Amino acid sequence: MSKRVGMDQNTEELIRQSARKVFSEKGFSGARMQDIADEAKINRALLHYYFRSKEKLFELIFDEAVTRFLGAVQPIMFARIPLFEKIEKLVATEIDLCVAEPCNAMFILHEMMRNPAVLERRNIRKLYESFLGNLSVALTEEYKRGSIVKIEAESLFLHIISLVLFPFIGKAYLQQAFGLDEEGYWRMIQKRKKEVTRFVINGIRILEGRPEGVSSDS
Amino acid sequence: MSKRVGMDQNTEELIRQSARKVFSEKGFSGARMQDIADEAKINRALLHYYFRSKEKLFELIFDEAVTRFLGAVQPIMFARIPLFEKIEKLVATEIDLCVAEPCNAMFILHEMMRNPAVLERRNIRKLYESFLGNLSVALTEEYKRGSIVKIEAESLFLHIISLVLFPFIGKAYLQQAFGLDEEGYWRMIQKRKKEVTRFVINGIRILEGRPEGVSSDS
DNA sequence: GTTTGTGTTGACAATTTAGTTAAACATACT
DNA sequence: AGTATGTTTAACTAAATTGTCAACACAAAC
Repeated sequence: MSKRVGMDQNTEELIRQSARKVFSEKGFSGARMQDIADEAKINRALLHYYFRSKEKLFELIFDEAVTRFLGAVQPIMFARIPLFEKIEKLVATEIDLCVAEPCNAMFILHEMMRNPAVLERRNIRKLYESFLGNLSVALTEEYKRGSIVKIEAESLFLHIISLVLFPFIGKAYLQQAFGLDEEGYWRMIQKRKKEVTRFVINGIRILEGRPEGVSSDS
Repeated sequence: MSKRVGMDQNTEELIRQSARKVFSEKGFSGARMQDIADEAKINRALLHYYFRSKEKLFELIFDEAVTRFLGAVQPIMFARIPLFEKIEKLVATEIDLCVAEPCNAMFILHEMMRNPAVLERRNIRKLYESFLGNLSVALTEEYKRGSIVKIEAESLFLHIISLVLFPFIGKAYLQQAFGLDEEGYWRMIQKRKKEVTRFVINGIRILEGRPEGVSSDS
């Protein structure tokens, strides 16, 4: 029929992978079509044969990146499991995701800063409304049981993704500031799975029958 | 003598400001010399008259950005004040800094990811050694008094800058995910000064005479 | 008033880059 | 063998972008 013609396996996927690497490392403006072609070890003309233009290819890669990110988070945010377990899973899963593709977080956020409209067609808002509504229910539940302080779902979620994503976004900076080589950096990241989980839970939990730790008026 | 010749006031500073804005918003690759010239309402040739090339101008702006950032943090990290007060001041100061120049954090980190060598000549490592050594002393002190859990200076510092900087780096994403307009976003940021401070302190503090909240083996 | 030095400008050159096209070749399927 | 699709090579266009240069403007010095 149509597919399965070229000599080796799927070229389209090969290009996708190369584009993913180059775009996420250099950003849209910094990436050259030639870089992507080199990475895939093909020529530039073939890029345009498969994906009409740089913009089209970029949008595809960007969309994929967002999808993979949300796809990993979604099942956890919707799972009906205890709050602390949910936090732990969220932290571990997001860290694993970033370990697999270290530049993805920076890529998504930098491109969104460049042009916020790049994500507008996806109604991410609706999705996050579910995420946060869901989380909010769990939080009020735990609050009423007296096991955690009063905290908004938005705040907690933002705390978590800040703690998880920032070390990847600031990788180069942290390596120099903390004097870490590649191995030391990745060891720190792995350590952070437990560390962040503990830190977050400690930050919101109330120990047995005690009123919340710090005065909580705003 | 040499200065004070042109009709209106200092052009060099005007260019600096324009370059700062354009570079920090679009990054090195995304910024065009024409954009900077437009922003300053001058001719492109004049840019090259004052600053030889795009690279030279960029390095200057980048260095300025890092300097301003570290310059604000330094006095707090070296101040001999109680730990919790230091944390509060650090959070508030960094947030104020980011409010004044919202794209700076993203700018610095993105450019460092693009080319880590951009910061190598500055020995930022030495500075952070002082920062962290200093903080470490304060932490062991408080730990021995039984008021906080055992935590490494690197971990705490990373927690704090993650919580503070990420919301600025992820501004565009957060606005869409949380459904915030400009005003709502900035209100959230202001709220975070107290919120992050409380969250961090809560995350490391031990309430009167109690063993640490969560099992702390790694 | 002329000269001089610096700030400023417009036009120009050189390079880079995205994207196109045409021709040739390769390989799988019929 | 013949056809359709994938792939390479090469040249090319058009636009964008950095950097340079000679001329101009104008205030201060002579």
